[in-house]
Amino acid sequence: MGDDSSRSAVPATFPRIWAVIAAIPAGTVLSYGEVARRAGLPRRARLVAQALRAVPDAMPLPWHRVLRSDGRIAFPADSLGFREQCNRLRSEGVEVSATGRVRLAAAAMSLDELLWRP
DNA sequence: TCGATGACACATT
DNA sequence: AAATGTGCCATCG
Repeated sequence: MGDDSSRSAVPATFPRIWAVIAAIPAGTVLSYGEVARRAGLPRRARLVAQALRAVPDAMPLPWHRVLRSDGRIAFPADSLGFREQCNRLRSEGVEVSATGRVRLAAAAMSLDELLWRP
């Protein structure tokens, strides 16, 4: 019956990936690999990338908190997406180098600071 | 079915 | 820090 599998064609893994990304606290960042791992999809970082491309515009997702494993923004430095991600991260207090590099440890630490003090 | 592609990861150099 | 090569996996023509 209602076989809509030929119409929407949204992989079952996407919603899980989106949920993980939505759960990333402001001011912190995660790598594609980490997101995949937390979504129960180890070694599928590239699938995370595809899931991000497929995010409906109506869905507000903190996509800017997802970086490469080396702490770099995945977009080319001259692209619009790069600048947008840069701005969003800095708005949350994350330090981003001119080349788009972020210290993952430092970003994770910013949350610790909040919890560290009483 | 096969080959090319991609908002990646990892090891080496 | 940056460049290169290899591995992975779903999607597409």
